[in-house]
Order: sequence, then structure tokens, then C-alpha cells
Amino acid sequence: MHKKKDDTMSDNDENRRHLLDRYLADDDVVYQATQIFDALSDLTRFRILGALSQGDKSVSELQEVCGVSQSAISHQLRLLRDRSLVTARRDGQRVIYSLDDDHVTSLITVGLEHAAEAAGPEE
Amino acid sequence: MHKKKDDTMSDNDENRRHLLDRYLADDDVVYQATQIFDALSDLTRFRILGALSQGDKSVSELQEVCGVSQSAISHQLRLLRDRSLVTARRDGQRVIYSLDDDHVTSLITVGLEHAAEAAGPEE
DNA sequence: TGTGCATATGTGCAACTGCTCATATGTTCA
DNA sequence: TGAACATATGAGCAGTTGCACATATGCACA
Repeated sequence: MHKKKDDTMSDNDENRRHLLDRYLADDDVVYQATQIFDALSDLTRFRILGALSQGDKSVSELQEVCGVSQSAISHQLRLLRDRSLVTARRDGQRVIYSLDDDHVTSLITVGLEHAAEAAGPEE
Repeated sequence: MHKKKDDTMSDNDENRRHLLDRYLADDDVVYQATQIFDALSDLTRFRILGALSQGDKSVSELQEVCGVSQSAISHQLRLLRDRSLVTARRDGQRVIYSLDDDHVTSLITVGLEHAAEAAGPEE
């Protein structure tokens, strides 16, 4: 905040670097980070979050996308709710889920881009 | 590669969106993505990768950082090697590990930033 | 070559995970 | 209210995971 904003660009990078170092030294922050990655590390959950990044969806729609039982979806949605990655709202009989965190979209994006390169670098 | 690289900027966002949609529809890519997130979802592995993002380190140095047995470190390093996230080179008796993927640094960064907000939003 | 340090690997185990099945809760509409 | 649909939850189980222990391999230097 109090830093002069117009130092050279290079200073900015350095600040960012220091900040990350501090985060890395903070056990709570590190643990929280692993929790997010854990949420994204399961195929079903990743598909749920990926689908939600394209727009809100009901449980049955998510079931379509993920190809597992309704129960499995609900269980995973619970986990995602508990970790504040999604929110739910009712719409009649349905329950509509949405992403609750912009970071998730960033992570999915970077993850997919990495994966696309790793899996098939060309065309 | 063959895509025209110089469409208008505004179109760029839309292309990016479409590209992500395609990735999400590709089971291989999605699976690869979950594999990366899985690598980052364990405390020990995250600490390893976080430490390496600050600079190359030997196994014993990583052991310091992570606070688990040497065996545990080596086992996790093997997993990370198998997934091409780190590379190893010998230096005398030591083996020095390095990050093998720029995306990993991005992911760690975004993950930590998210976690820092989630854990303690303010200063 | 042998001793000591650094790293790797095999094994077994306790803990965790994600799933299905069964069932409960909640909502709509006749 | 009761039938039909949508979602949530509890329980149990098979598969996986991360660890420590023991031990093997690799390297340096006397």
C-alpha cells in the first residue's frame, strides 16, 4: 500500500516473490493451498468444477456431465460446499450450484493449459 | 500452431474460452490436469515443490524443509519425477532436484494467493 | 578396497477416499 | 394429503495413499 507505486517494474516482481516466500512459510496458508488442490485432484470433482466454470448447473445436470451416480455427485458437492468452493441455491425441486471462488477458475485454466501441453504438445 | 496468431484482441478472450471448453471435453487433458493437482494436494509434495520454486535443492535440504523421513522425501520425489514435475542431477554424493515445469510455479502462486485470502483475508 | 555419507527402493500397515446401496428429506402438483 | 421427482445423507467396503523401517545402491576419499 505505502510503497511508491512507480518504482521500476522489476521491484514489483521482487515484492511478489517475497510475498510468496512468506506464504510458503505459513503452515496455515500452505495447508489451505493443498486443500484446494485436493479438491481439484479428483476426476469427478474436477469435472464438476469445470462444468460450473461454464455456468451454473443443477445436480442432475452435473450428473450428466460426470457420469457417476447421483449419490456420488451429491457427496462430492458436499465436500466442495464444505470447502467453500461452490454455493447452492434452490430453484423449485432443483438445487443450482455455482462456483464460489474466482481463483478456482484460474486454477482450472492453468491446470488445463499445462495438461494440454503435457498430453499433446502440438495441434 | 497453425492458428492465426493475430486476430483482434477482443476475439482473443473468446478464443481462450472456446479452447478451455475443448480441453474440458477432452478426457485425456482433464485426467492430466487432475494428476497435476493431485501432485500439489499433499502437504509433503507441496512443500517440496514450493521449496524448489525458490531454487534447486538436494534431498537432504528438502528433508529439512518438509520435516519427514528421508525415505518419505525420496518416495515423493520419485512420484514427482514420474510425473515430470521435477528433474534430478547428481552433484557428487548429492542429488539436486529442480522444477521441470513452469506451470507448477504458476499453480503454486495462484494456490497460495487463494489460500492466503481464504485463511486470513486481511494483513 | 573399505568406510561413511547421501539417496533410492521394497515392504507392511494404518488411515483415508470415493463409490454404491439404501434411505431420508424436501418440493411440486393433483 | 399422497405420488413423483430431485437432492441429501448414512453406512459399509474395496482400493489407494503416505509413512516409517529396513536395506540396497551410488559416490567420495583415505
